[in-house]
Amino acid sequence: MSTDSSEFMTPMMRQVVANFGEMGSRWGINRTVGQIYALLVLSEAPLNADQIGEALCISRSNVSMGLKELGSWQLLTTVHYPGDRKDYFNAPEDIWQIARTLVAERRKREIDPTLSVLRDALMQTPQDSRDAYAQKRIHQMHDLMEQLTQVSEEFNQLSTEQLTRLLKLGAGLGKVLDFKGKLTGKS
Amino acid sequence: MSTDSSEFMTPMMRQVVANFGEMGSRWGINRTVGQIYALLVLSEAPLNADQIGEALCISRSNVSMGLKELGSWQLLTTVHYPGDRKDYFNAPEDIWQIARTLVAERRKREIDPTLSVLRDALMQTPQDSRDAYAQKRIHQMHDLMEQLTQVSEEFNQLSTEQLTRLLKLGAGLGKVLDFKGKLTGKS
DNA sequence: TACTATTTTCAGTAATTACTGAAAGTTGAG
DNA sequence: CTCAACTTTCAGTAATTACTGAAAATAGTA
Repeated sequence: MSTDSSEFMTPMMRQVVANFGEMGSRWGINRTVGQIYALLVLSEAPLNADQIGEALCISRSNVSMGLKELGSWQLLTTVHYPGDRKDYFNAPEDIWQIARTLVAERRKREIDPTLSVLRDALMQTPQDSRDAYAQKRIHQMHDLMEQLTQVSEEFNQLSTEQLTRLLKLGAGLGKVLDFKGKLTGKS
Repeated sequence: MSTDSSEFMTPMMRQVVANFGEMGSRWGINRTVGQIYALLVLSEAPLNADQIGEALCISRSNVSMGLKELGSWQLLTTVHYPGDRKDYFNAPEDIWQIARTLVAERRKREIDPTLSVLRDALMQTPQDSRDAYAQKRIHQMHDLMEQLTQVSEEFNQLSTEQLTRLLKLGAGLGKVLDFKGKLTGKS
């Protein structure tokens, strides 16, 4: 048993892992979970729970909870080695696939329920002028969220190759838009 | 002084405000700040800090901190009424402008610093094979984030009208992409 | 079947984050 | 300048969230 954790992380990895922990916590993901995932993304070989705990200096049970969370987000792959009963984890190779999964899960968990609350509010009969105005705003928010949702669905259906191409358009997006608007002649 | 807070919120508003508080906390924004902002979005008339506190049953100082936070995100407008020294707050009328501001601020605060950490790591000379692999992954993450950043910049430069048009394309995004790919003949 | 390696759960505790009231700060009017 | 109206700050406290170790559960092996 080694007392340091340099067996699994180089200084460079450490910096990036720390940053992703920080970043996660700003986006409502607990720090440890962010660090575990960064570690798995950066490690070529799959790691088992003990190795993750040692690398990040966290308890075995904390690792277990973190992995459970990441698993529920569909962000892990697991492998097994003959003669070793431990589970070994890593992140998918395709980084864009990871992004797609994240977008899809967050939508399912956070956007969809909110859309449902907004729709409920829109079904109600306004009781007074405050409700009337509120409904106007709720309608705007609902449309905004639904449209962004549709775009994210599109996004998630593009292949990684298509996506790369789309994003390379870069500064041309506005132009493509104008062009397409004229082309179809719609609205 | 009224003991209930129904002066500023109808039951319908209450539901939506509560939901945005919840939602905020899942995205790393404190519940109260989310609620304050939802209240301001749904209220036609600008509200002062006392009114906000009464509506949400929170202390005056908590309102002050929440407004400070929202102000730092550029999400508020303020007005004053003659003979009244209080500040009155509300949210911009254009809901898409609010979304643009949110995207721009989050990028500035959270994405850009991470990109900078990733770039630092890429500048370093890999110490061993783990570093070599880690750099490969860091490179992928860097490119992904930079490309998404560019798209968000594009997004933020479109007018609300253009944006609406773009999002109405809906299921046509993939097709526009293929078309444009052939049109320009590039890459 | 019993045995052991491994993972998960969970009650208690630690750490973090949010909130409050009191005090200090700011600003405009007279 | 002084006063009053209003806002902000901040130290202390409350509430929430994260983490741990021990115990329970699970699953492979013989």
